Amino acid sequence: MENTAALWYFESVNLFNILCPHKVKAMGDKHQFLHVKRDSFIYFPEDKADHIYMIAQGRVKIGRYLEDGKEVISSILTNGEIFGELALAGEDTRKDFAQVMDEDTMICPLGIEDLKALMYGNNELSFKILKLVGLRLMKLERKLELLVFKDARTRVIEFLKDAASWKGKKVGFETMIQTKLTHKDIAALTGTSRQTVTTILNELKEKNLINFDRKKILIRDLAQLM
Amino acid sequence: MENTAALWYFESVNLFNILCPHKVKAMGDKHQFLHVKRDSFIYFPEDKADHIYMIAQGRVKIGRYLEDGKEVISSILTNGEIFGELALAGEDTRKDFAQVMDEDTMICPLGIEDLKALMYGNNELSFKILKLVGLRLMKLERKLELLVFKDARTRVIEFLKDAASWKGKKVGFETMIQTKLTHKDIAALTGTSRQTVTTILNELKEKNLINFDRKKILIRDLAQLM
DNA sequence: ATAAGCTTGTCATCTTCAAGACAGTTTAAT
DNA sequence: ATTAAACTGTCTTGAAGATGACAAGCTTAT
Repeated sequence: MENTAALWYFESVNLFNILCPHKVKAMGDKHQFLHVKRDSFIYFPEDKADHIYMIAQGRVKIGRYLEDGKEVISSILTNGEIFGELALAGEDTRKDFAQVMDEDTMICPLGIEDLKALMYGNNELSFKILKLVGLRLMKLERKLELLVFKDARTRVIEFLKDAASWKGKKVGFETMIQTKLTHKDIAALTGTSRQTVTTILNELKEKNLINFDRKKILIRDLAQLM
Repeated sequence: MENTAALWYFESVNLFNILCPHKVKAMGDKHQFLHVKRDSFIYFPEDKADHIYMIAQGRVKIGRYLEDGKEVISSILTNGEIFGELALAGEDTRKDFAQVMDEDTMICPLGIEDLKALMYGNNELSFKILKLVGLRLMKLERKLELLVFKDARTRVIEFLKDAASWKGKKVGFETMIQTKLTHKDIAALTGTSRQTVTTILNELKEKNLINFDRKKILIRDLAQLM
């Protein structure tokens, strides 16, 4: 399980290296970095899906809004990761939004047509992209199982484990997750309510399985956490 | 919404035509049709993922088992549809199972290596496969939203609409869904309990929005159903 | 420095559904 | 044709968790 996340992470970095316009001479002058302000959107639902994006720096939130206005976060991506890849797989208009979370975020956009042209002469790239989409599919399948069939507590714990294996820094047995996610964010990621997240997190703190404040979450012992 | 399902359906048929060994000379003698008995499994979780499969005839159920033994059906596929495609996108061992539902089901297996070789020289095919995986991803995203944020009634109704747009035969305003799915199957597809499905279906029958027996479901008016 | 606006912590309440039980019905198997 | 197995219909109970309310704690902008 934790492997999935890690694997996924490395995969995308890998792709970034292949794709970064700096290294693809073919794209030459088309190369650009977008500097995007915090909270601004890269794309909205219904926008034309004609680019994919790589994150050079910062965090981007991918999600959607339900009819009742509630926000659902499907993932939060950082340096080296890629989003908007469905444009390549036949999505014509966006179904989700991409919103920048940090100041000083830098995004590297790639036109679909350019990319398709690149893929045309480059089987390795084509397979990487297929793999990328495939991995997203597998991750989503796992998430579905988690969200639909596990209780709120398990979902929050799985979220913590995921975040740990992906962003966490080990310090002995402890794992430190530097994060500015609010309980509301975690709720939107785990499909629960804000209050429930608060309660569960405090219950875990009570049991000394984790500790946290507004800036970070510290997991006492990943193996013990459940 | 209904479009998604329909689009998906046609896409796969399309791919089938490209891939059917009958038409791909390159695969020549490797061509074969498997005749599979009802209820037997094409693959299990943990099996090596080294083939993808096309359904020539019959129905195949894709799903997984939860720890508590409960079965979750992620989809039910029929003629012309493809499954096991994640093998191509980097899945090494299966996470789900594929089980044949009908007598006289015919499956057309394709080795991953053969297929990769085919893709190597065929950009159109590569894109189609990418599109296939991409569409699955989009479908799954929709399903996630449905399962996690909608109540049981909505989920069952959406299931009916999906089934209607995909397998239904129009007769005037009415749509007939010929299906041998039990309430338990529908429950496993919609992530709810068998009893709840029975109750909801009967409530809809009560309101004359649908009618059903063990062989079929008749939707009075798709547009009215909600 | 201070107010406005998020964020967190806790309650009490209310709704939705899962789960078990059991009778009646249909299907399949010998 | 008969019996077992699987499916359907209904009811009851219980638990999980959403939601709203409100107080207190932080952050940020001016």
